[in-house]
Amino acid sequence: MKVRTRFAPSPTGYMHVGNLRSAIFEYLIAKKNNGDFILRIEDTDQERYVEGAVDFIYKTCSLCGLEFDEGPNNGGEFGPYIQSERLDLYKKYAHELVDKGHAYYCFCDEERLNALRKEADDKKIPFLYDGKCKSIPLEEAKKRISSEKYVIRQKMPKEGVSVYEDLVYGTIKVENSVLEDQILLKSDGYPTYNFANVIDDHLMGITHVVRGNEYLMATPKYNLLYEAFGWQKPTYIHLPMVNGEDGKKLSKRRGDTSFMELYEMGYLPEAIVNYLVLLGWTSEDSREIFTLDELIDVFDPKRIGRSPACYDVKKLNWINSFYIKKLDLEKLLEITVPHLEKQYDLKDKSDEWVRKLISIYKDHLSYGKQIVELTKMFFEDLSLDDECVEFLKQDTVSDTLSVFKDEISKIEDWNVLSINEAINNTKNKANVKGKMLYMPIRIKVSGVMHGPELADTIYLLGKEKVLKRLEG
RNA sequence: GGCCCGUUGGUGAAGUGGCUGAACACACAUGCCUUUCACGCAUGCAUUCACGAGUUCGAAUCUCGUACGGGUCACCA
Repeated sequence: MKVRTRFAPSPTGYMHVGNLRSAIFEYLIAKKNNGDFILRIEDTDQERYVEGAVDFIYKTCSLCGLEFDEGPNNGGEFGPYIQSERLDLYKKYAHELVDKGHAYYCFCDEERLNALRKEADDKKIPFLYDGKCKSIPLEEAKKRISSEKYVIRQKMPKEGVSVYEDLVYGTIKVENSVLEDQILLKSDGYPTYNFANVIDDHLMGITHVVRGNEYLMATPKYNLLYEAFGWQKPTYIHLPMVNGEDGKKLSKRRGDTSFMELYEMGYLPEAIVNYLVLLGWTSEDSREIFTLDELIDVFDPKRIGRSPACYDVKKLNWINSFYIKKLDLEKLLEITVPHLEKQYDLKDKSDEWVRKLISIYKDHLSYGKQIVELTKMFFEDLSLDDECVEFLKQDTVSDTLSVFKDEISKIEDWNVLSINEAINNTKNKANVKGKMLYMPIRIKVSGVMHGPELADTIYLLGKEKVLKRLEG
């Protein structure tokens, strides 16, 4: 049987890195087996729909190299791929389940449900629907549905234990008594997620269901549905949760977790994908840098871990800087220059100057937007931190600086070579070398203790600015 | 509260009974290189795997209990 996986987001107009991570795993499992990767839009909650969200999802996945074989924008024989366009299907299957005796019509209103909930709350026991409507004779219920509001609920076994195998978590057992007669079809005619999911996964031929482990406990309910219909159950692959650095679940409220936001900050999609796949998965030889194609080759879902993964910006930065170092200059310009232009006035700078600036920072960048902070010495006045101030208090500093200022002012042909010569002359005349030679100049001229090659920095600052700073 | 899952260094993690005197990576420290810092290279960094008991010739790995963390219990997905 051909392996088929699906990415099934709700169209909220936002792509969380956690969602993206699931999509990557789903994509890899499909492609590893020469299978299909499908996009299905889960918009059964009408309130959450955001205009343009589908295109946004396509765009994000496409940037990351995740191409869908089927989906709302590229068709396929199992469509439609948007749940709100499949409503009749869910209705049909829900009623079929009632006729088969695995579900029933329920007429309980919110008021009664709330009272029940409150009662359970007071007794400090978990709330479960009491199954009142289960006892209504089918004949009677069928008459009532034409005039009354109703939902369809799944009939759960009250005894015994449900057991299933998860590819990463192993054998999972859940007592049937905790399973609620969950709603399959809402009173507005829409299916619940739990129901639509099973119907679609089956109808679309999904063989591997990949999702977060928050569904670990709900899975027996899905299996019961598959059994009720007599359908073959899929392979389940539950992914460990992704926590933030504080150990709490990654939430949408944190700005740093949206893919687009990272992308706009100058993180490279390849690097983001590479980083995300490491969240909960490791390769056999502990290699960490992979292209998507390489991942397809080495990925093994059995190596997905069970303990929660931790979203670590430092590691992301490291991986991203690794990819940046391999970038050609044109690409690098693309992810840095727009940020520079937004922040600083580049009108009097030549293209050549900008290109040189970016290239000397290539090995120092974690992400594109960081260029703004790293290069602020070229555009703004300096402000020295305590460490710099302390350093400049040392004996030889003022002498070194005045000699260097002299040497700089003598330069007629302003280039890196002549600047290096000036530095060298300063070494001899002021009789200082190494750190005591370079550091005072670097601090005075650039305001920081770490940076790219000093002569390059000075060259780009320009003679005038350098002299002015040496004076102050 | 019931149920489910997890707990390895500063951080991310490998590891499912002996080849682990616990990999690898990030971070950090030191050294080399470069007439500085950085980059790069090299070296160092967990008497020990949440805690307690048990099984075993042998346990981070299996069992039980405790603690802590997270998840889940909707006409949300």
